Amino acid sequence: MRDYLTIKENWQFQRAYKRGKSFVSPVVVTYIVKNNTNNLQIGITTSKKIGKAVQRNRCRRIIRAAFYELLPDIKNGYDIVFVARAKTPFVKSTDILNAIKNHLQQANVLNN
RNA sequence: CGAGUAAGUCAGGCAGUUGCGGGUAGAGUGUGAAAACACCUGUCCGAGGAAAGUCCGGGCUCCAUAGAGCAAGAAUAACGGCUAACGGCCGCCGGGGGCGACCCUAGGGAUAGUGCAACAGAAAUAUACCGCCACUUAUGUGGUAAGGAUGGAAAGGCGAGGUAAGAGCUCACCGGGGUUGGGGAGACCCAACUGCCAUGUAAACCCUAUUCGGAGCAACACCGUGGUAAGACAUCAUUUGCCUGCUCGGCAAGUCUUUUGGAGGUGGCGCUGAGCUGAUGCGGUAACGCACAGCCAAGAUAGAUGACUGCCAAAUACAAAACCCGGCUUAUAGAUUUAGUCGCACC
RNA sequence: CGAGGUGUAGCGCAGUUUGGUAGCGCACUUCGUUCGGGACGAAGGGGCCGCAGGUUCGAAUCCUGUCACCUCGA
Repeated sequence: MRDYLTIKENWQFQRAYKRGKSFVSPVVVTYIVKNNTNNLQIGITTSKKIGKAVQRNRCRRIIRAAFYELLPDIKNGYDIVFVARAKTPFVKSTDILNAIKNHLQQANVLNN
């Protein structure tokens, strides 16, 4: 497993929302921004609109599971923020995987 | 067979691939003076009956307090028990509902005082509108609560006697208060006597009895960067940082101790604890208690259980620990166990 | 973890303290006015007072529980 960092501070999320490129699908929204370091930083957002704790935890897990599939191919030097939507807790991780893969290919952050 | 009542149990399982958090072992690898940290390999464990809402009660920690009491405020309210404690639980009494199994019940005090009772009604705690009776007669005076009418409520209810007409005025039954006796641990129940002192509301103020010091793990304890203040030593050199990846060179910065301060981190934190399990034994109607046997079983810090495949008829409910316990309340697909009740049919 | 507030007509709000009639503005319907519309005038409809129990003769109001939303503090 490759190393990556998690985004914890609010200003990092705000920078991704304001300056990053956004890619939208019915199950997930992706924001990508360069961070001027050699690290890969990941953040997952699940708001109260999604549901209660069980639904929010499930969103985080299936987004993380889909992200682990793509982790070896992602270039360094980016902040990536995934935002769950209302339909996210009811779909499978393979749907998330297809959506995220499509987003990252559009942003040109995959190696191949 | 149908309907209904009460008390419980489970909360998908198995197999495979891959992945996450923690403990532990290693003679393994790397960094390091060491302690230790990271990785790797093996092995063990890894969300709930409500973890939820945060409505009560405690443990624990700090603050206050010699010890205790008063006032204020809040909570509770038949009686007996259980419990560390409780506003919880069990039993039981009274009241209410159901044909029944059974269910519901904030259930102290209205002769301590104050307040309120719209509309209707003659009159609402007080009364004579109609009516009835007596006396007197344009008329009025007195007696009367049986009847009419209003209302949630009109000076116990109903029947008989009695009376001028009436009235617990008298009597039987029912209801209530008081006294005496009996039963019960008690709430209370039963019987006899006594002739009725008088609406409701205290989830209105209030009175009585009992209980409560305050705050909360972001508590609290420890380590501690930069900065601040004081003292000692030094003003060369060394060291550190920058230009600059290296050497030369240049530039900049004093160091240590104590105090204050509190970015961040560690503990608190899962550890033997009001612990968990028991088709075990004893006591108790029960809640529960005692004994015995076995077990140690999540502990994260943006927050760990996911993904994919196959089989089981179906996998589809509500919902995720965050210092820890005991309750309460609310949400909940489906499956299943036990014990009563009523109705119909048959023997 | 702690503290507080709000749910009333399609929308925005009174009324709750001190229990008996549910009201105001905009919007809606009809009529009048105008050549027509707007404005104006007149009349009218629309409410289980968030939900469920209880106290009371009687509850939007009092009490208990519960649901949803909002705000604040550490």
